[in-house]
Amino acid sequence: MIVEIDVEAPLPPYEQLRTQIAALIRTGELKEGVRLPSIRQLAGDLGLASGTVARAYRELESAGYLRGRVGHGTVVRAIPEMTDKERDTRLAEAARAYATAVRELGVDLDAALLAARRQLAG
Amino acid sequence: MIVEIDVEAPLPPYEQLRTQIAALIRTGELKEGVRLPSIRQLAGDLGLASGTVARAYRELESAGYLRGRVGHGTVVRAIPEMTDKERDTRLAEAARAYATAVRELGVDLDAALLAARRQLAG
DNA sequence: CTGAATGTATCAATATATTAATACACCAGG
DNA sequence: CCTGGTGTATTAATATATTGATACATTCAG
Repeated sequence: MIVEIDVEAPLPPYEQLRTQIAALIRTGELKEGVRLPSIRQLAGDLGLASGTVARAYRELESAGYLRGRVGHGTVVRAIPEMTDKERDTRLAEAARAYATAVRELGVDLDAALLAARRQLAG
Repeated sequence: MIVEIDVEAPLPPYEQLRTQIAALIRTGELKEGVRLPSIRQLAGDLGLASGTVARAYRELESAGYLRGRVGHGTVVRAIPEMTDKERDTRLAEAARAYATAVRELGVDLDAALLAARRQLAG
């Protein structure tokens, strides 16, 4: 599994890990049923404490991405379902944050949409 | 001046204050030359400590929105100039953050752009 | 049955962010 | 001159987030 942790980054390691694993599952690079490295294994590889990796796994399990069982290890589940309502809510939140940043920069609508399109495409 | 501080919000008070004042200046509700309430005055009104308001003012001064002088008070400056390069960089950053959130939600391009347009328009 | 490997849970330690308090230096007005 | 109001700077206190360490319970392999 390809994950990179940058301890200098503004995001804490457990959050970087969570995001990256979620992305790997979303994109299909990690398919349902695949077993992830054990907590201690991954912690050792990345130079993190077990608790840090455990936290990332735990949150991913709460979100439905993973399923961990004692003795078995941690396995990828199907990409979690999300109600339309929840997705809309979270999308609106993200869009609102983007809009706030755009306004503070004094960028006009078209430029803002173009920038978003570029990032979404790439 | 109309500002609202919600101590329950995830953003700390000094950041809420900074953002709101910046927005007021951006939108022209606070024009160049207008004198803001004194630090102690505003802190008293909002129920915050002087240091908290001072921090918001200080950061706004660094960004070029305000100009504070001892004895005079704090006054609105012109909307700060920003190089095209810097604006592009920060816009790209914001767009990238939005794109990351969108991908994690599994939303397609058109829906994401529509959501952004809605928030930017409103 | 035994042991090693697994995820889980809990707590202490640390770092960071944020706030609050205090003292300081400066300016305007009377 | 001097008093009250101003922003500035520094420091301590607090809260929060994050990590690290440890003990625990379960599972599988042999």
